[in-house]
Amino acid sequence: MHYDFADARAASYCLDEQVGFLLRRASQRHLAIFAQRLGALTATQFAALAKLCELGPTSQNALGRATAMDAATIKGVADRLRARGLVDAKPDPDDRRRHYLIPTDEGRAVYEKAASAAVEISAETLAPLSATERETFLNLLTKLG
Amino acid sequence: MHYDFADARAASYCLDEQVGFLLRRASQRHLAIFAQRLGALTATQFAALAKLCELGPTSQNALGRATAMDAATIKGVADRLRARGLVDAKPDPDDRRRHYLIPTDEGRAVYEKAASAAVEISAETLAPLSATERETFLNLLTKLG
DNA sequence: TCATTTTCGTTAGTACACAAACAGTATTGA
DNA sequence: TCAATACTGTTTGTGTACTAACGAAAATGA
Repeated sequence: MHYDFADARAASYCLDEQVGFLLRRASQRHLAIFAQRLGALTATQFAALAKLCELGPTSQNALGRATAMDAATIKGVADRLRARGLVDAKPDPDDRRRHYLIPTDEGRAVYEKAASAAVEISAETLAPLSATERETFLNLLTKLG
Repeated sequence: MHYDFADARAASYCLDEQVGFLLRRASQRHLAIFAQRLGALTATQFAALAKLCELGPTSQNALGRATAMDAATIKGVADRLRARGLVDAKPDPDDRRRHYLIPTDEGRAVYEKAASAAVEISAETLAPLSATERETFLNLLTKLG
């Protein structure tokens, strides 16, 4: 694929208008809102816990794929969730390499309590947009995944 | 501020539809495109170098503010750019705490060469959208900064 | 059956990103 | 003038995120 723009070679490269920069800034703001409202769990940890509660027993790598984290990343996240007692690991009888991750009772309780806060966090992140704009934005953002 | 949603407490929290998750996925894809096209520099390093070339001599913290990086982050980025000989540091005669960052000749050359690639990277990131959608998306994304 | 390939989890290394604390310097306001 | 305040750069610690490599185990195909 080749992208030909009339001003591609011009000296006027404006960082503040580039997608990458804007995505980084929007993520920063979202994570700040998340940390302020839900100090106990990071956004990534909550994502893994939420997916695990939704899916039920899941292998570590499979949970990583479901939450868009690679094997190395999900390992660290799962380790920290296990260290907090929110997630348990049980060996898979069918595959000796694998062990299932399972939310503990406390993990489920934390998730249930945090879920409504998470919805508010999403709303606050999108607060600068009108209802119509929100829908449009999420629709377009989904296409960039 | 309080956000009241009819389904805020419902059990149906869908991770894959949350802004934060979508932002993370879009950033991941963008960074993958960036690394593939511009392996020599990270997106963050390029952002700092580009801003520095645009602004001219700038203190480290000021460059951090201009690129949305906190003091600890910009320090590491500046260190790595200096280690590569793309950026120089000179003491500020008016303020003994401060030293100016300045792009080297090589730094400017690298920036000039990378700038057109960076524009293509932005275009490829936005490729799933039509021209109209791109404009709308960037407009809305800017509001979330 | 047996070799190739894939998958699972793990480790090491690099690079952002933020919080918290620090000393040194500059600015301010009384 | 002098004390309070703010800003400079720095370090430490934690947490994401990716690459590359690894051994063990499983699935595949000839």
